[in-house]
Amino acid sequence: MTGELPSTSRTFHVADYDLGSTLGCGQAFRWRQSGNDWIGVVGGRWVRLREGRGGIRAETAGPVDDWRWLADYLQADVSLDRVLSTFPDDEPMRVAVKACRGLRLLRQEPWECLASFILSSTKQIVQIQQVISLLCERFGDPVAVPPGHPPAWSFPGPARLAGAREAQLRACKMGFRAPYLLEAARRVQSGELNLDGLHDLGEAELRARLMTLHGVGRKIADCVLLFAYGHPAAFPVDVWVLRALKELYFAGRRVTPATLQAFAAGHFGSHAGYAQQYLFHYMRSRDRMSP
DNA sequence: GCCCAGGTGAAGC
DNA sequence: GCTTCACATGGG
Repeated sequence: MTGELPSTSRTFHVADYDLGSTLGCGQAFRWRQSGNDWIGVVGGRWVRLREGRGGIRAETAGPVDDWRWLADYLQADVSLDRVLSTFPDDEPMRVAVKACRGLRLLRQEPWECLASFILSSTKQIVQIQQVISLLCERFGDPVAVPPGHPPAWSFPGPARLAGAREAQLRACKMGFRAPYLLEAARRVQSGELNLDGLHDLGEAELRARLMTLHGVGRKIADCVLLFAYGHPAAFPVDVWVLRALKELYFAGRRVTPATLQAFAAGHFGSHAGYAQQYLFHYMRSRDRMSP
């Protein structure tokens, strides 16, 4: 890897990688589509992605000599076939996989992921995107963009947000979530909750640590476990997944959240989180197609 | 106007 | 224990 010439573009040779469903499925909130391109900010860098023959072509605004940060974010080394082979062999999963084959899970930076999902509760994905866009514009740092492109900002770190006033955060239209985000930023900034030091914790212990934050319950914690820390069995249950499980596996019966979590833990295998994301995306896309 | 959105915490039985 | 409700804000 060392010794390569710095470049502003790189192709990641991946198969079965659908950028649209991966970047638009509601696991990350900072990507916007422009024709065949997807433009976002990863690790403080402006990035443009496009599907091409042989893989995904990435461009940055300035030269890069080590692309591991982006390969890691995209999880370019993951074999989708291997993941899909762990799914249960049942009709709902076959249908869900068929609906969005090529959907991948990203590996996001923990603070951005945690903060984003604190802002996600009872909001639609488009609104979460709007709030986060405002937050970055007002509190993030400008990042370099290629000539002629609209400005872009980094995701504000905990130190920056810890110094904000609650009213300034509310002005980003996050409503009652503002004090939750502020408290999280302060506890991370103070070192009381060191997000970088949690990678070695087991699933249950990490979940418990995250849930000590106000505004972070089981669902949001599971999103962070899955999307930032790479715990493959974390299984976030939101309204869509609740609907999916009830309809597809419980014949519409009433079930408690605990029952669903227990079922999910036993039924969906070692990559239950991946299965969850396929169910989530399938339910949402199906809903959009039929009025 | 009404209901819902990648929920959570607190109050009420 | 479990059920109900408030919480901001915007879209359908």
